[in-house]
Amino acid sequence: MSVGHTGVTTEPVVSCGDEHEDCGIREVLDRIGDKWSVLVVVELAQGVRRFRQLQRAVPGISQRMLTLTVRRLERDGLVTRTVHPMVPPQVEYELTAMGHSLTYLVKALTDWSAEHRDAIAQARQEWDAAYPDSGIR
Amino acid sequence: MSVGHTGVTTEPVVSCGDEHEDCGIREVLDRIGDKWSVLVVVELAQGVRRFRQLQRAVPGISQRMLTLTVRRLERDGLVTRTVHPMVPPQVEYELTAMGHSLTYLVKALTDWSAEHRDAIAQARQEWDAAYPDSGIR
DNA sequence: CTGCATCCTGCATGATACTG
DNA sequence: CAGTATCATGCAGGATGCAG
Repeated sequence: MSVGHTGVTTEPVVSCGDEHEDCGIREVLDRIGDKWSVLVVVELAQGVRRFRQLQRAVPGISQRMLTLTVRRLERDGLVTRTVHPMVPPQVEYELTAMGHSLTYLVKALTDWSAEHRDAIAQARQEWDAAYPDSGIR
Repeated sequence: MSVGHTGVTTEPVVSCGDEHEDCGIREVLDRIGDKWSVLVVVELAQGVRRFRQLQRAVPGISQRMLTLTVRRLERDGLVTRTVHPMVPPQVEYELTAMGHSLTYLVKALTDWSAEHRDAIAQARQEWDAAYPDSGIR
């Protein structure tokens, strides 16, 4: 598509070297990189959960954010939402097969975290000691 | 707390079952969950990079955000920053051992992404078709 | 109980200009 | 080239009230 002639003709060859610019990392990160999705998935990994159960299980999440989070997960095919027509209403959320596969990724995350948490904490302490007023956090 | 008598007395047994409320997932996510860190790490996985190199390799990132990102990575002990006193200035960034270990996690991310990207896209299409005006995105 | 609508705020990010 | 400083802003997320 008419790359031009400014010398910017060289392809970036960016990223992990197997795909386009960002591999598709952004896709996953935009999924699970938000504040609550992973925590909800983790809870659902235990089994079927109702709305209130989820909210209680994920301390700090607001009704609004829980609704948004499960809706997005549902939209992405990671979670199913089952409405039982009764009063009071009962809605159950459950991981799909794809949702379950995500839990393995989450496992990798927690493993890495557990493994390096101390080292990171120490690195930070040292950095903060070296540059007390850096403004970085 | 007075759980009541509605049958919801079962303990949540929250999370991944090995730690407190959020396992520590938040820690990693707060690291790599931001918009640029992972992309920078991916690029640095290729080898030593200078500031401008990084900026060119990560299309769309601003000078400001690149600075912030590498500073944070440095603070966390994931990246080293080496200043070569010369003119024009030359600063090199390189992954630490811990930084390299992160790339394996990133690999898991990209793998999962590649594997489920299509399914997610399809699920979304179907969902959007079913609920055109949901407002969810 | 489940969920949507509304309002409000802070923070992450972006744009731009300036410095060594 | 490699930053720092400043200002602007969009959107994620929190709080609250109402509805089925």
